[in-house]
Amino acid sequence: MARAGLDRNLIIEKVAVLANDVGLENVTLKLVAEEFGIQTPSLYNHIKSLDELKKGLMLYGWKQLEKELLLAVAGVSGYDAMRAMCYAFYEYATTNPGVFNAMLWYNKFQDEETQSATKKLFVVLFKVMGTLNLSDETINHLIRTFRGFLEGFALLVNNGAFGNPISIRESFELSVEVLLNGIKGLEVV
Amino acid sequence: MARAGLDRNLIIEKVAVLANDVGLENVTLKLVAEEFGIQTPSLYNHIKSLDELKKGLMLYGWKQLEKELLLAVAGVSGYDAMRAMCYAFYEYATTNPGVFNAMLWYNKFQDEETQSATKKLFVVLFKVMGTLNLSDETINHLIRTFRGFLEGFALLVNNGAFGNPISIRESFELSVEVLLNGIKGLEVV
DNA sequence: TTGACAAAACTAATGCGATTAGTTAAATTA
DNA sequence: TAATTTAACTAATCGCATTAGTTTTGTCAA
Repeated sequence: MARAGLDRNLIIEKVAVLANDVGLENVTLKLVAEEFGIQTPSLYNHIKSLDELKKGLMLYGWKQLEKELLLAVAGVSGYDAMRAMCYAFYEYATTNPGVFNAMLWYNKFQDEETQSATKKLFVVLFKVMGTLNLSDETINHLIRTFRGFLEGFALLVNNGAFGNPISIRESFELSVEVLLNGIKGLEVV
Repeated sequence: MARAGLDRNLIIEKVAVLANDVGLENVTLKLVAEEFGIQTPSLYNHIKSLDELKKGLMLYGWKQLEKELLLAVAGVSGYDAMRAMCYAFYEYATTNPGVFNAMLWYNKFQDEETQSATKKLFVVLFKVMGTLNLSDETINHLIRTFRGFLEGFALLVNNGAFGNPISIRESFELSVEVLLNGIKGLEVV
């Protein structure tokens, strides 16, 4: 009955690993508890429920991704920065499929916690796109364009939904160029 | 104990309605059985499992969507046809959130049944894009671009993930134009 | 240093939905 | 009309989440 030195954060980190490993839908409290060598109900000293835990995983993911994106745009601007962000997103989403899944699933626009978690992300996005010659409203629309494409594409990749044998990487790169190219037509100049 | 005159198809149609209504994750066999006024285990005379039932829903959805898309491109060609398909997809996905959810989640490229269900869809897509001046390989990449964007955008809409008050419809329309515009730069001419 | 209190394990028990087993009634068909 | 198949039913099991109530471990103040 020695204490495991647990902590909500440690649990979430473990869940992240498990989710990436066995898939988010296969993460059970039983499995998590086993990983820590404790009994399932003991987890309730640190979390409210499985669902709340997965929501925590979502926030954890967005925070991590935010860091990656910030790193990606450091020292770059304009279209290069956009491209860099897209690639960083793709990289994160496909190497962390379980976490990304949680990010998608619990991606409802709801409480303050969720909002504040993604707020910084939007600020950065806005800043990067601000260097292009676009109206604020257009930028807001385009952020949605990219969210849609990036999240959708990564979801398809992670699900193994692309049967065609041609390179997925190339598809992604071409897609990004198509989007960036398409934006150029919107610039006010 | 009068028979309900059930049938796998009837069940799937009911599940489609329920999924759109209460959300795919809240569709239980118990609920389905109640809707038909029978006991839960009786469903097993028609289905293998809940999971298999949801997979059936996925196929049902792709078949329906295929019909919608075919309808949408009738009599149109080129970029107009692309646009029409995008709009039809958006319309279907957002008015049938539960079914669309099943389509997304079970969208793995796996058995023959799944493949054959979406094969026609690809043929149409290919045909439509074939009227543009693009290489076959490019077309294959672009199909992925659109799948990514369309599925991702619809998912975000259905999840209520867009917090910004600006019009979602406008965002979608602008996004489609951006994509179509971006493609123009790829044409061989 | 020790005793009280809070935190974090534990065991036992409940509940709910999926699924299986075995039974019976309704349709169909020979 | 009897035999067979199909589709209900009831009873029972299983797994996992969650709750209740108990015990142990740490921590901290006297």
